[in-house]
Amino acid sequence: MDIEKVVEISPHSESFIQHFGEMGSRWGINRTVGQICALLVVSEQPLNADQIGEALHISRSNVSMGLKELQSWNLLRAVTVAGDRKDYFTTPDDVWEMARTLIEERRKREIDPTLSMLRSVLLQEQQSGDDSYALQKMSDMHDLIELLVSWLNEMQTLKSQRLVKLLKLGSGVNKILDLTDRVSGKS
Amino acid sequence: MDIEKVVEISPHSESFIQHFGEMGSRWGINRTVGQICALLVVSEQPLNADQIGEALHISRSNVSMGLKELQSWNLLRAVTVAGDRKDYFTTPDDVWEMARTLIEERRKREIDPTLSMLRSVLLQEQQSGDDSYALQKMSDMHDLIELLVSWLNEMQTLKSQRLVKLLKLGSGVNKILDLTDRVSGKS
DNA sequence: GCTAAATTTCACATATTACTGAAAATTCAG
DNA sequence: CTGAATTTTCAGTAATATGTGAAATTTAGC
Repeated sequence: MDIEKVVEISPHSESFIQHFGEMGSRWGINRTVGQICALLVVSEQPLNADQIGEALHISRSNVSMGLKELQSWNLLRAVTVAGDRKDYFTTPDDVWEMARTLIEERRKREIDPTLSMLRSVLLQEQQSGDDSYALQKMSDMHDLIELLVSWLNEMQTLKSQRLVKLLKLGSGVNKILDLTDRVSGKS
Repeated sequence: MDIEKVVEISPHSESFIQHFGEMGSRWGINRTVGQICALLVVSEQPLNADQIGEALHISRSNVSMGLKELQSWNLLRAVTVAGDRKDYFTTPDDVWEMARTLIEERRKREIDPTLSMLRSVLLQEQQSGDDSYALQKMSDMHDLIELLVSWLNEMQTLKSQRLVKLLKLGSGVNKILDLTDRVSGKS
């Protein structure tokens, strides 16, 4: 299989890929990684590294590094094609699965370390009472983050369909909360 | 008032500030901005720009730019001190208020632009049917993001206490969902 | 209005991050 | 095994982002 199939990108897909590149920095990934990811999302067929590089006009080595990065985000599926030694890649079909993975990975990178730091600071005996204000703030923040994280984890266990239903309910849940309040006699 | 009160930073606060600096890049802000924010959070008294610069060993101009950036995140409260022309700054007392603001601002910067892009791409007449796969993916993604955003917005309207209660309920909400399913006769 | 304190701006310097090509390492059919 | 195809690594370079001091601008008491 010497002749490489050239990847065609429609104008719509082009906008999509371009946008992911530009947003990359805001999302904590770089332009190239964002573009590779976007390309794989909108490509029906899995692509090999050469095709990706050609489509995005980036070097082969850059593709390699980008794929490695995406792999670390658990966003890649590798596919082997019969009679071809090259590796082919794609992203999960289900956008909800991707969103789930993305949220989990961002939690690991952006929230968990802070939670650890707060735990370790708060765990130390606070012999000096002179920074009690600061410690109180850290304690508040710790509780907030812990609550958010445990909630996120619980949501992660739900099936996509379930999650969608819950999200669609939105603040409708609030009414149910009203109900439980009234039953249990709280404010 | 010529004599500036030197800002004392406890070892605990030091760790906290340092951590926010290091995490800054992952959070889409830079080191300095992260440190300034952390410093203001753990400082009981509002601080002026000179005090901030001295405490963090950064130049006065860098403080100015950092404060401007924090302002754009709606995370600053300016305080005027009687008999002092300098501006004093602090962050909101309530960590929940800060979290709310942070989530809203990140949504504006990281999600809204993508939603707009997807809308505009999907809105264009799709004369060529050859990229129907890509368009379907973009449509899926659009619906997902729209659902997430509208849910986030609804959550933003809840009072902190309410929100905490809901988060604590966690997947307990799921049971309520079960109930509504059974009543309406769905799966 | 004038002036001195305070703040902001900005051109330049520094530091960090991203990209490339060449070389090394790995993989696999025969 | 061998060696060609494929992938990865990495040192050097290019591009971006961050930080600084000096100058310009704004502010507020007089």
